[in-house]
Amino acid sequence: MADVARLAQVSQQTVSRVLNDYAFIKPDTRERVLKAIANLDYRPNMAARTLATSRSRTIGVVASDYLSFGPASALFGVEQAASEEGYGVSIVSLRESNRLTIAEALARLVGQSVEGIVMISPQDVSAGAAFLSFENVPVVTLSSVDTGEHTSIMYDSVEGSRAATQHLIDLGHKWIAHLAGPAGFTVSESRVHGWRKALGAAHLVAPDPYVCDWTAESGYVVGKQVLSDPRFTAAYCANDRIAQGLLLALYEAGRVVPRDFSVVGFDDVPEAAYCVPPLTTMRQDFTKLGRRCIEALMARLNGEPPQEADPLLPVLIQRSSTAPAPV
Amino acid sequence: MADVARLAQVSQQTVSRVLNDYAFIKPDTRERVLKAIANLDYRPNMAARTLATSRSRTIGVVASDYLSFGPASALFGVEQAASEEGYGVSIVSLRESNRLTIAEALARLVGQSVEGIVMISPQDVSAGAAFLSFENVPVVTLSSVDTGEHTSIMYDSVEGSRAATQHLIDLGHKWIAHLAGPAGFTVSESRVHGWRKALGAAHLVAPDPYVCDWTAESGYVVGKQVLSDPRFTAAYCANDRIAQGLLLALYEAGRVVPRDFSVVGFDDVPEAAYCVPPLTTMRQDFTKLGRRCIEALMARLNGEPPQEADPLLPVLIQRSSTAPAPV
DNA sequence: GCCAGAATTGTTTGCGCAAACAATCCTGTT
DNA sequence: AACAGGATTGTTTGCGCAAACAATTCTGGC
Repeated sequence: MADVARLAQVSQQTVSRVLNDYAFIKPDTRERVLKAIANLDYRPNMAARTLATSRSRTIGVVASDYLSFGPASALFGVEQAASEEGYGVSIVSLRESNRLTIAEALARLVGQSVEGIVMISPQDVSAGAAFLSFENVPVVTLSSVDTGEHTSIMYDSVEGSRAATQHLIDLGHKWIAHLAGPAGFTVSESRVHGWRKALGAAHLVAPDPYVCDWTAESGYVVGKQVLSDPRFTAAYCANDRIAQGLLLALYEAGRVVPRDFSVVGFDDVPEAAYCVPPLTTMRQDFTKLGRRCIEALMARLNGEPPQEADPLLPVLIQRSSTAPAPV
Repeated sequence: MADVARLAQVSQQTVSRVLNDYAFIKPDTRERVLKAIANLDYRPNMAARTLATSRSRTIGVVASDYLSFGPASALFGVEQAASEEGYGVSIVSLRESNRLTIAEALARLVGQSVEGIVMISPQDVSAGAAFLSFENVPVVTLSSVDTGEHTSIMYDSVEGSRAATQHLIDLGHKWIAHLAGPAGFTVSESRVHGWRKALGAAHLVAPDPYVCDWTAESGYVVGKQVLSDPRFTAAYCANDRIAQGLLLALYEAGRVVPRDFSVVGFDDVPEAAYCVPPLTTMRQDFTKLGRRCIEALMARLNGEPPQEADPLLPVLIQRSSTAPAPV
């Protein structure tokens, strides 16, 4: 920077001002400085800037152990939005999620003096650990747990779930199984809740949900149990991967979808449209979700208090895995 | 840090030494310092450390526009390995990949004074742009382009592709289509090459490959064209998502897999095992790939010259989408 | 032509840390 | 008992930048 100043025949501080878009610089001077910068291929040193301003212009992301489509897309959205705001993104991933690992991850990010943190780790424990929220670093989570301590960005799982189930009810299904997400995720509970809500409103019986773990494998294994109960003519799955596993179980059992059995998923991952048969599902835009996280974080960085964002609504995408109930 | 020093009754430099595991510290002193650190909940300021040492202990990652399973897993592996080496990870994503956006992304990372860069963007143009390799920051790429300027980590696509095709040949298939990846990816070419190689060795005709774009959609659309040629009894797809699209096209055409038609994919994404029917494919471990990137980067940071790593070999995973050719 | 106030540039200082050098304190040895 | 050489700690300095304050130059209005 000193070299640039010398070449442009100004003080080092003026160079700094040009770099920071200070308003009162003579156009002539600015140009000289810019030319000098270009000539010397000068690049400002972020570390020094951070040290001097105590603003790192970096936000941290905690990613869960498995970067599936949703989290990965959210990460993408976070990075895009952050970079538009002039922020860099530092990422820490979790092998497993418990209070200790999460606290450690947060500590590492705070150690890098990030200005804010986004947790793309949907486990409840993440939201809990976010309480640890160090040193006034605001935390935004994708989890649906509302603690008041940090902002939470999410889709409305209860309503999405209700709508998915209602779609099956509208098709005349009376016995609708739910292949649920695992314990430890509020979103699992929300989806169970929405399913029960729709069933209750239609005066249908809500059997015990079948608990899966978000994977296609669990959807397949648990799906076989579901199919052993002949009363079910439809199932609503907590995500598309579970649904895909169920589709395979149905195929192997010789049950034709949607003639004999209807399936609804959740998320609308890119593969959903190319399942056999293409999957009816509730679409969520994870990239937008990631962007919202940054919006919320920016608001917090501007001193606004944590506030509830209106949840987004998943959209029903009808494909050919659902049809009227067999008579 | 000064506060810690005062509380522990030592100089600030001694605190610094404790923090940096300097060898000659009296155990007693070290303990006093550590206690003071704990009491004050002191956290070192990375920016200051970076400024003083001109080592950021950060590596940068350039991620391509779509974080599908492979890149996401690789990112995960990179982060894990980097954190084990005591490095943080900064990420920049690309909306689209061309020389300009890539140069920009690299510049942003260099601006954050990362010590090394991993490009998880498989386009050829990435490898090309890596030439821009600023200021002695070593670059490692996942692309298979070998430039000598930077290290490239990859699976052996040619051999994997050959093995996949050979599997179909062994099953007695004579007309084997290839649903290829798009132009601009060396890996696309490698897979075409391996497919041709196997076909040539078996004295079979290699028709023109059908070009897709890695998506299930393209596999579906292009798949219909493939199926319009009745000679084909099998297809080798450049990735699992293309294969999944093809499976849907086969289903809709009433062709039963694997009785009428065999399909092989590439990657072994988690969904592959739960396609209808489960997909035979070539498994790659992307997480390991990511780890290798960091290994290579660490070697470079230790002053070793860029060197060719021996490529990893994808493993054939046989499932039920392949069977002997119909007679 | 003179002045208030704005525009423009310069000077000094400190952010938090580790490198370089210096000083002191040990230990076993002769 | 005096000393070499290692062990242990302290002091000074600068990394590259922006904040705070100071100085100078310009502008329009009278």
